[in-house]
Amino acid sequence: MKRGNVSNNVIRRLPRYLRKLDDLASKGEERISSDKLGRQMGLTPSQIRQDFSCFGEFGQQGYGYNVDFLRQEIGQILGTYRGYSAILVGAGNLGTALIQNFDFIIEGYSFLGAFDVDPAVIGTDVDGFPIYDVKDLDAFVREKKVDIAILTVPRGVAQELTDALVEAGVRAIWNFTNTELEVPEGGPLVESIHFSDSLLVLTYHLAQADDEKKDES
Amino acid sequence: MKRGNVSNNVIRRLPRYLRKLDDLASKGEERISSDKLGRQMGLTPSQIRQDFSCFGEFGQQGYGYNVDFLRQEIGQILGTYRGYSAILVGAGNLGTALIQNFDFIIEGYSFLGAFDVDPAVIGTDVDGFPIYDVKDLDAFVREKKVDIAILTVPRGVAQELTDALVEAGVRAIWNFTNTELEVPEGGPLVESIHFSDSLLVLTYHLAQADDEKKDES
DNA sequence: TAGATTGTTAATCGATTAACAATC
DNA sequence: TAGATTGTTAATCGATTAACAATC
Repeated sequence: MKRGNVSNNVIRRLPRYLRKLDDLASKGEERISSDKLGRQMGLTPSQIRQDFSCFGEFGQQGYGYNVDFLRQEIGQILGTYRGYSAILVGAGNLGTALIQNFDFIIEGYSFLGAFDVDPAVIGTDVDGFPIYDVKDLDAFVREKKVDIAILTVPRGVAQELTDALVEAGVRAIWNFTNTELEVPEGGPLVESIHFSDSLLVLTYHLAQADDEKKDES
Repeated sequence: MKRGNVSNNVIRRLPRYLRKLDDLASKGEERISSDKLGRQMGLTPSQIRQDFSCFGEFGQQGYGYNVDFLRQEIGQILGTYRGYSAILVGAGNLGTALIQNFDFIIEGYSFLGAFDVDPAVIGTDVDGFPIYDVKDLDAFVREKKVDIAILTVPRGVAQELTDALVEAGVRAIWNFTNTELEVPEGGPLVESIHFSDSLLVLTYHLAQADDEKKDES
């Protein structure tokens, strides 16, 4: 697969394409042109063709793109179905919600279990996945060569747990702690979901709308 | 406050600035230059000064920026402390986790309660916030003029509830359903948190690293 | 075949970076 | 005052859009 140095903007659009294609497939659509896809997604046909061309040639002149084929290709690019292994660190409300909402098996990941400090939950399970003692985290990550750690601990201990995960050699951290984690050069990849950032962007637009209205009057 | 047409990129950086400034303030830092701030955040000093200059003049030559002042200004811009009202629709695991993790009062929002269909939870409360019957959603939103609806329902009913919220006149939807919601022209603002998009970006980078390693051998 | 639509090259637009006069 | 650092204008860089030959 071609994969020249692709810009971040392109990478962040790929999952959207995948979701849209899933949607089209579920509606029984067989083919789609960049023009139609663009109109449905609010992108220009040019941009769509440029984006895809970073990775190969998936279409056919005069026809467009085969939905199923394109879907598989983008799935490939994004690395779904590679069976990356994941654990969850911090089995609180949010962690539990994530386990229950994500069907990690269907999504093509191999979910190995959760870790926590609370003796009350250690030894129990969530949706059939075991909750281990965080004391065993280091040994577990090393032994199983865990790819992804989902970090859902309180902010106060986020960096501490990050350091432990770095030390144990995890490859990626999916960060829900609403803090900026520090990892050393060459350390794991970090992808963060900052809930509050998202809410503030929303509020920004509300505030702007209110200010504009006020200016008029 | 100046607020010329500001690019999306700038808007999405504002919450990061706010978080960083909170951090600096909590460490007792009094002043910061665009140069230092840039090094700490991985941005160029130029970009930082350009970003701020979209909204006004917050610094002082030869000194830099006063941390507390800048923090307040950016908070203003983002509309914190305007007391926007919010409700939660779908009091399942994720919804409950959000209520418990976000301190909506401290964050400057006025959180009014949650709505659900499940008779087992209707009438109970989460962290002291009431859970109402979703049947009363429309009347409640109209009467209280709710600003923000946090949507944490299963995907299957996401659009249906969105339609109801649009009808009731909500101003913004904070969408956790992992689907693309359709709202009419002039309808509410939608800001989505797509968990799976974020995870796929992570996986993309893992897959790329693996492919590169394979190419070498 | 004729029409549709791709992949790609060139043109445009916007965002980031650099430079510098103003000034604290 | 001299040094530091801003806010802003100009230059550069990259991303998006337009155009079009290739071809299914």
